[in-house]
Amino acid sequence: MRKIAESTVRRLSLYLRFLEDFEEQGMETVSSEELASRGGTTSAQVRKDLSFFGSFGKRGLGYSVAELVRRLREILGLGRTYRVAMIGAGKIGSALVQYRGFKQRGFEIVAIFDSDTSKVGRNWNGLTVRDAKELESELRRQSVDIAVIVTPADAAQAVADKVVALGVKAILNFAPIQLMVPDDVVVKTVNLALELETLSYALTNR
Amino acid sequence: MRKIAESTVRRLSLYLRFLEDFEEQGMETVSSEELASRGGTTSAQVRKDLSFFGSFGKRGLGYSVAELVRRLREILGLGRTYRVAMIGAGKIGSALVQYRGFKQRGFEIVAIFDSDTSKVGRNWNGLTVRDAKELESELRRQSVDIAVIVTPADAAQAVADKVVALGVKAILNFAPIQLMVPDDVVVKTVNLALELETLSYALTNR
DNA sequence: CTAGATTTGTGAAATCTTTCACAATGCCCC
DNA sequence: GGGGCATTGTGAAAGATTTCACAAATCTAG
Repeated sequence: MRKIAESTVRRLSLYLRFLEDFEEQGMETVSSEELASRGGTTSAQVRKDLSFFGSFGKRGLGYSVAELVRRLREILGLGRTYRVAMIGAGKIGSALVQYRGFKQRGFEIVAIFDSDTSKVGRNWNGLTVRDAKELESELRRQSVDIAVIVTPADAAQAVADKVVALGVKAILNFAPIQLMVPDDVVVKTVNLALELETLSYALTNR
Repeated sequence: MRKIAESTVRRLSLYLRFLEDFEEQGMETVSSEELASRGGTTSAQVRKDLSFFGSFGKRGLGYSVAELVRRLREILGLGRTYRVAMIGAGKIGSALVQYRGFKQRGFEIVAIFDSDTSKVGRNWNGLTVRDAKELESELRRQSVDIAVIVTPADAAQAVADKVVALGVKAILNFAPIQLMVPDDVVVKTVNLALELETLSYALTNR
C-alpha cells in the first residue's frame, strides 16, 4: 500500500469520531463539506484523504454515514481487539486504566506491571498489579499487541527494549523521552512538556 | 516574525531537553550532528530549525551548550512563569497536578475547579479544589495564561467558551473533542483515542 | 426525458517542509 | 602565520502535503 501521511491517518480518525456522532443523530448521508467544517479542515482535504483508500461517496449525494463508518473502521484496523499491557502503575497509568475510550475502541488492558512492591498485588479495575519482574514471563505466556509505557523517564528505555525483545510491535509512550526502537516497531509518544512549550511559544510569538 | 512550522517548534523543544542533559553531563559544546542523532533527525534539519531564529553556532566548533539552552528558552518563551487553571479534578487532572514537569518549566497551577461537589474543598497538592461555579469570579480576581481542560467531552466546549470569554488565550485540552475557539486563541488537544488509532493503523498496514 | 442543482474524485498547481551540498568560517598545530 | 580539519549557515533541489478547479456522476423536478 502506498505510504499514507500520518496527518491523513489522524484526520481519518477524527472523521470517524464525527461520523459516529452523525450516525447517532440519525443522519444517513453526509457531505465532505459537513465533515470538513466539523473538523476544521476543507472539503477537498476530506475527499483527498478518503481517495487514498478508494471512492466511497456518491456524486451529487455525499457519503453514506453507515458505510463510511464501516470503511474507516476497517482502514484504521479497528475491526479487531488489541491486547494492551501497561507498564507503570502510577497516577497516569491509573487514569488510563479508567479511561473508557480504551475498551470502547477495542483496546483491552490485559496486564499491569510496576516495580514498586507496595503497589504489586493491588486490584485495579479488575486487574491485579503485577511485579515488573514478571513482565518477561507474563508476555511469554500471553502475547500483547501494544505496550503502554507510563514509567519514569529513566526506566522507559529499558522497558522498551524488553518489550521489543519480547515481540511487541507498538508502543504508546508517556515517558518524557525519545525512545529508540527498531524500524519495525511503532512508537507514539505523548509528551506533555512538548505541548506546554508549543503553547508557550505561541503565546510569546503573537 | 516569519511563520514557523509547528514541527519546527516541537523539535526545538526536544533539542532543549537534550541540551539540558548535555549541560548536566558537563559538555560545553555540541554539534548539530550530536543533537540530531539524539533526536532521530538530521544535522541539516537541526541547523535549518535554528537558522530561522539566528545563527548561534561557531563553524568548525559547534554550539555552546549553555548559550543554546539560553537562546532556546528565550525563543520558546520559557523565561517567565505561566499561570495555569485546571478545570476538572478527575483522574487525569490529578495526575497532571502531580506532574513535576509543570512547575519545573515555569507552569504554575494556581486554581483547580470541578463541578462535582463531593470533590470541592479537597486539598490537592496544596490547592483547594473549587466549585466550577466560581470559575468566572476567580478568573476575574486573578488572571491566568493557560486553561487546562480535563472535563468530560460534553462539558469541554462550554468550559472553553467561558475561559475564552474571560480572556484566556491558550488552552491545553484533554477532552476527546475538537474545540471551537476564535483565531487568536491557541488550543493543543491531547487525544488518546487518536494516538491509539494511529497505532492500530500502523499495526494493520505493515 | 431533459435541465438544473449538487457533490464527488482527481489531476495539476501551489505551498510547505526536508534534504542536499558547498562556500564560509574558525580552531588547532606546526 | 598558513595548511588542514571540522562544522556551520544557507540557497537551491527534492519531496510531501494541501488547495484548486473542473469533468463526471447522480438526484430532483417538471
